[in-house]
Amino acid sequence: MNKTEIAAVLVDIGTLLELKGENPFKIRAYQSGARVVESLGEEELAQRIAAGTLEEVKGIGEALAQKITELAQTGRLGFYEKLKASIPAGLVEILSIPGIGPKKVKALHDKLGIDSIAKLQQACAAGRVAELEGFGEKTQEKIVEGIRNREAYGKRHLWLEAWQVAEPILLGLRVLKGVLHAEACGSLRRHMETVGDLDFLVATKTPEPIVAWFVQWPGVKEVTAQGETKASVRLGSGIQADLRLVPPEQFVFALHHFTGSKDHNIQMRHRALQRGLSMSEWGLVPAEGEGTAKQKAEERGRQTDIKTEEQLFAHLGLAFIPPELREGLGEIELAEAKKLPRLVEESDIRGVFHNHTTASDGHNTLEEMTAAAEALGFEFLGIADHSKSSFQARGLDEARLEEQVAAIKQLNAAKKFKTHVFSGTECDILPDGRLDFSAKTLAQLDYVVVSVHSSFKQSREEMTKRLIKAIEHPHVTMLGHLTGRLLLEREGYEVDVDKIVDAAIANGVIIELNASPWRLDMDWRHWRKAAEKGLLCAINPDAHSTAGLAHFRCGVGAARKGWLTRENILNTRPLRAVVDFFARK
DNA sequence: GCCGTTTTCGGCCCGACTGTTTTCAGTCG
Repeated sequence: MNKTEIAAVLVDIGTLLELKGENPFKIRAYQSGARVVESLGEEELAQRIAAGTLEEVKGIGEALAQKITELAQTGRLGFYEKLKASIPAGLVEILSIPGIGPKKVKALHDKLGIDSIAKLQQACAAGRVAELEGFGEKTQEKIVEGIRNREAYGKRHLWLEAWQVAEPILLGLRVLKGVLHAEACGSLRRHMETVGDLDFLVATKTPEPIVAWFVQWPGVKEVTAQGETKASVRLGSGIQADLRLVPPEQFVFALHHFTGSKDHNIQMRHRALQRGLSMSEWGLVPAEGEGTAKQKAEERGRQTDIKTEEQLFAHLGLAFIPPELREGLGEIELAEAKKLPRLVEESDIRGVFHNHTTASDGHNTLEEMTAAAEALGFEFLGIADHSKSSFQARGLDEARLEEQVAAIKQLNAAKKFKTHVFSGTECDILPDGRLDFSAKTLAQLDYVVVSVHSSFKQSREEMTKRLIKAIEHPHVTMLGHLTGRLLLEREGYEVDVDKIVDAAIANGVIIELNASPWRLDMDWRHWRKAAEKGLLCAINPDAHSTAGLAHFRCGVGAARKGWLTRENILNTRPLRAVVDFFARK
């Protein structure tokens, strides 16, 4: 079993233990164990299993080490199978209904014998759920509603789609009377590739009219909670949005708290406790003595000298940690050592490679794309249309490619645009690892992107071999969308990422960070280690229209999440340096 | 189940809101 599969089993065990009413801290241990496994490299995991040093990893003890080893070596786990057999599968599904937690699932099962959504629906219709102790009419209604909307509510959303919904609300909040600060927090601020719900935070002394404005926003379909300091709504697309309101002096603490992630916050609180401080969304206060953190924060709130996140981190002996890095993956240790990288910024990007025109499946012409690139201030633009095997995308054959090379040469010579255009191709990697064009054809181009667009179902071994063969081709500049995934739609094909990264470095080949909001591939979780090993990145919007060029910004977000600096990314180099880089290949 | 300058047991982040209660449990983030 690979690490992703092992992590999934550990998460599943956590859920099943929840349904059993197990100790919540044991449950958390499985959940955090899963995250730890996920954060280890495939190689490191294998080495540690072989050497028996898993227990040295923080968050993995004797029991988890034994279980992870069993899973890795045999692909099975007796403990898990027994646990699974003891709990009806339908209970897990019931748990996904909003407002229903493990305790309620257990009560429904124990008292009414409910072990599926269908049975739950029947029991609600017969009014039997409302009669249960601890339940009532409203709970029953909520369950019926939750079952009806299960699909839309459970869905995550692409980062860009979430941002497009959030931005007008955020701008609306910022101009409201009485709003001193407003920010969108959560996974949106952390730039996760997908977002579950929106978290808005407002600093104000007059919350009531702001809550009233929020619940009446035109996109609101349903108000699910409304109080003095928070409100929750369901928007048209099914996305949930929470608004929290805090007094100005608490804003910075709430901002940090609601930006998360959960793991990051747990580690930060732990660090605060080591220094005799209790940290919460309310403030940073002495941990000892009577009273809650909230009460103590309120007593001292007005005297606090912490006004910004920089000051908050500094108070705990840390350098500022950008939101994208707050995933609990070692950022706190590096912030303490003042060794956090200086992350790449949008303004560092001087151009992009891998874009399409009407020659293949793009919606805009070469000139239109170049004009759009110029408008973005790009020094250069790479055109990489599909090759002939991608006939569904009107891939270019040798003759049409030659025509395009000539057209680009002419466009550059005409000096109509400030942006220099590079001639490239997105050349198909055929199922056996050969390329769709001959070396002679590829030699006339400035650069070559190679990607997989067929035979997705090959085994991990076959696909890895296929990609490495392509990487070893002397004319290849960069590898396109490593796994071919489409977020929330399609899993990527299976590849051994470590081996591909090593092969790319050995052959001086770049791996693309495909910046399309549907792809963000290679995944940010792999970049930190890959870049440390020496891999060079190219951020490519894979634009199929002029508007698509702007998606490079999503790629910058993902690159920042992957700890990448300007030096790790080809797009940040001046035109002359990029020309030289291509010439050396 | 994990962890330890509080160290082998006893903690483990903590508060808001809802719906059910009649003082609080469950859920959520």
